[in-house]
Amino acid sequence: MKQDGLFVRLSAHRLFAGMSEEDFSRALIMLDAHRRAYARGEYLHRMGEPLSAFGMVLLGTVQVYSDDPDGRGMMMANVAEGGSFGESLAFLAVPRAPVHILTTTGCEVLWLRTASLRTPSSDPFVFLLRDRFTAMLATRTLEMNDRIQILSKLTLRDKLTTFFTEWERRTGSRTFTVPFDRAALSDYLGTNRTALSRELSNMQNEGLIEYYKNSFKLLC
Amino acid sequence: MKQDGLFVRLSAHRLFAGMSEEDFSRALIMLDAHRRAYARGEYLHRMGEPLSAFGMVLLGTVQVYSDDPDGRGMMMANVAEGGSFGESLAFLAVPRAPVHILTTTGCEVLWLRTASLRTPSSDPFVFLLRDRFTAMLATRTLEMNDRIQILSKLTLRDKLTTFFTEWERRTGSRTFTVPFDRAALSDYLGTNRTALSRELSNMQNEGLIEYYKNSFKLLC
DNA sequence: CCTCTTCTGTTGCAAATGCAACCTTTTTTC
DNA sequence: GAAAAAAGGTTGCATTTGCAACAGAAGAGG
Repeated sequence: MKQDGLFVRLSAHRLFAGMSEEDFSRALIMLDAHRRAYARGEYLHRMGEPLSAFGMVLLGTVQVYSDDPDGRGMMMANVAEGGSFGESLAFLAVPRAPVHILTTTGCEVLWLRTASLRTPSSDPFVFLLRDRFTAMLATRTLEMNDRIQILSKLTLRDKLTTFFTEWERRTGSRTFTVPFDRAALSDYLGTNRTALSRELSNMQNEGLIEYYKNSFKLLC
Repeated sequence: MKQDGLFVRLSAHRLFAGMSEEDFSRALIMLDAHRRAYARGEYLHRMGEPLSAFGMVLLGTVQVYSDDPDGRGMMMANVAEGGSFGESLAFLAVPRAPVHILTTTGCEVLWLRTASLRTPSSDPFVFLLRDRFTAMLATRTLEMNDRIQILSKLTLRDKLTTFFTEWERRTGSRTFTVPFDRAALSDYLGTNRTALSRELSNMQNEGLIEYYKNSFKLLC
């Protein structure tokens, strides 16, 4: 596999942080990395099939969706550049993944297999990789806690303020651009697109925020 | 530490499944296990402090709560007998845990430290334990996905049917008892206690379910 | 057995919001 | 650059549901 620029782009990722370029290459080999480009709207994975590897987004944005029995789609995760998805399903080798995964933009994805992480080995490097992977999962559960906190709020206004506060904390700025369009954001918040538009309008009229497209500025 | 009965009670847990009693004892030593009893309503952990170990509930039920900035408590997890909590916070050694943990009944908890899981070692047994622990985390993220699905539903009726369907799947029966009282259940579903009571009544009147206390029977 | 506490259910009301219908703006495609 | 498609906004209306207040039932402790 060509590794052009991969080291530069991924050396900050928590899975590879602090590795030398040699170790990084070694990690990619161990994880049987392969790289693939996808068009906008293309499926990376279909529900009901096993996920043989987890993905790391090199370019673009992918979304993890779960279909309700009644067909209403539900976004489980929105993964931007540098993010990853499917770690748990791949690690556990779940035979029928309960989600489908698709792109919202043109994308490039690095697929990584977890098989070598589960094979006993006394190699300290394997140990390191496994430790990093476990830490990734632990971090993921903390992130999901954040989402659960938002979804647990009873009013849309509360959801939005929690969401904004989180992004302020995450970006360290009161102005930020989120990787969601309105429909995706309403999914993420567990609400309705038009209700979301309405509430954003209200908040702008009340002087709490300003926004243009997906860029928001907190005025509070 | 006394291990009376622990092997019998925990040998089915995914962390220890399939281990001989000797290996089990060895695991407890490696994880620096210690056992402690708590009274109903007692705090196992207070928000803002580091969690030096994760817990496994031997007896009773504990709840993980997160306080809103505005003080409204929010239940993040309800952990019944055989369940565990705090794995991510302990593994990552988060300096100030964002939750508090308390009992809802008299409880007995087995505390387990993750330090040995992070220390490089070529011991195959360490490898096994780490693998189990990682699988625990992966399973946890899948469970949280289920909760997120429930919380993402727009109506209380939808939340309840999803919740019931999940318990039907989990227990394999259309009659089951959940470890939540009404207040806890309303927290879990992200709604209001009285609204929950109302909707349960409605569903019973419509002949969809029957219930007595925390036991539910699906009639659909 | 009695008291006190906790849990659960009911109801009226006001506020929130899902939904449908429709329009405007932006983006994509050819 | 025109046409088509996608995204975003607005509004009215009906439904949902959060909230408060209260009452009955069950449980705990003496």
